Amino acid sequence: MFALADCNNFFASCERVFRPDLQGRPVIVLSSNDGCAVARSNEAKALGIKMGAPFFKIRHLVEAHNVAVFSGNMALYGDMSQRVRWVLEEFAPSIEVYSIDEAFLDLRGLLNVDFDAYAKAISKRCWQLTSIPVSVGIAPTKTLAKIASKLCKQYPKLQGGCYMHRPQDIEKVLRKFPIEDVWGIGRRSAPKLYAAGVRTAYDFTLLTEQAVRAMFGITGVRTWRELRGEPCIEFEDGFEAKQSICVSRSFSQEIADADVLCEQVANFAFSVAEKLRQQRSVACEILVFAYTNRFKDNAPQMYGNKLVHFEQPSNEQRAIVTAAVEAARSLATGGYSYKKAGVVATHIMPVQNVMHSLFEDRAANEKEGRISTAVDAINSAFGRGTVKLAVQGSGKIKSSSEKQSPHYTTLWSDIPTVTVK
DNA sequence: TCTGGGGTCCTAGGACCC
DNA sequence: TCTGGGGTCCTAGGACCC
Repeated sequence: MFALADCNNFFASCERVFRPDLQGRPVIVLSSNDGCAVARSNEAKALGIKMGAPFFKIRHLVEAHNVAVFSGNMALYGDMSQRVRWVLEEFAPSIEVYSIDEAFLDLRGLLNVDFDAYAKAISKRCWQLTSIPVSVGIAPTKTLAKIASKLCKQYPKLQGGCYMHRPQDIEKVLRKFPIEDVWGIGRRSAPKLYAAGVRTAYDFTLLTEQAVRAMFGITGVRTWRELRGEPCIEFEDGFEAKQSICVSRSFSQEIADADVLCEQVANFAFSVAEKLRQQRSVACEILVFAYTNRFKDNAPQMYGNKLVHFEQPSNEQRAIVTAAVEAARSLATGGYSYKKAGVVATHIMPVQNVMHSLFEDRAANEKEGRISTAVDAINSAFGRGTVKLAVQGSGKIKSSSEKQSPHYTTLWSDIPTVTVK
């Protein structure tokens, strides 16, 4: 058996942990620049606020129904996520962290367990220790476990835990489960399925394997098998180094000035380098891109991008930031106003796999490495941005996030200034 | 006025190998 | 006159996830 533990309305629930007065009141959390609603409490969902709805389009609902609105506070959500994971680790020999608010538990090898009670116990324990409501589904495959956890949200009577294993019970659930809500069936596939007369997950299981294969390829077949109770999506525990690392942002105002754009891109590149070092990887290439505002029909549109290949794969901020800034400067020459930009590191490999050049200056590279290590240590102890490169600027252009809650659990990052001599 | 930020996997086609 | 048969690797684009 596999369990899926899914935190309900995660970001909104995190805000409520430290604001118990918000129980029962609609709560939403906004994306960067306070652009869209990316999390909604049940009360907010009931008001008809959709996932991803632009804030300016729902402002009337917010005002009419006294909705509590928060800017995203990723420091808080990341920390709460870790606390939930610590609880989950008590319940299974290994867990797979699937996203910030979801984890699979590998229950294979647990014998003589009442899994229904087990699911409810996991949920209860998470609530006791973190005050985050968690839905736990247990089933023979990961796809079915996802469905079981969704049932918990629909039926409070399940008390946060649902064990689904008998074929007749699974069939009963699948007959009522909309096909577009199945894990792995996306928006693009739903119309094709409707055309084939498939409305529910159960209808889908009745198709032949050949038909599924022809319509959706091997990934579709895997979902089809999983729904029929045959596990075929691997359980992936342990740490996997990312194959690409992207840092990008929309700007609160459009940027036409090359120096300002370069400053922003320098900050993105610095973060990319930090993330590379965290997973002990280097990148052979970075892609720098900048978009104009795609919602402005009357302005010329541009998707500028520049790929930079490194002679020597790197994870050091000076090399990566320098290359990124140079690329950004070339993008800024077209006279466009940019709304969004980013830096993507690709062709990533472990540090120890790097082939060194005969002609490189090893001593200089090692010194650079020591600088990076020291910068990481200082920024980790005193908060992001304590030490940075001059080209990153003083942060005059800020993303707007006026309604952010305090960093309740990671207060070091609220320390205003630290002078390091 | 105002519209998020990350990732993964699969597939088809081309380049290239012997 | 007659021009094989099997591979691998890489890339771009699309679909999916949260």
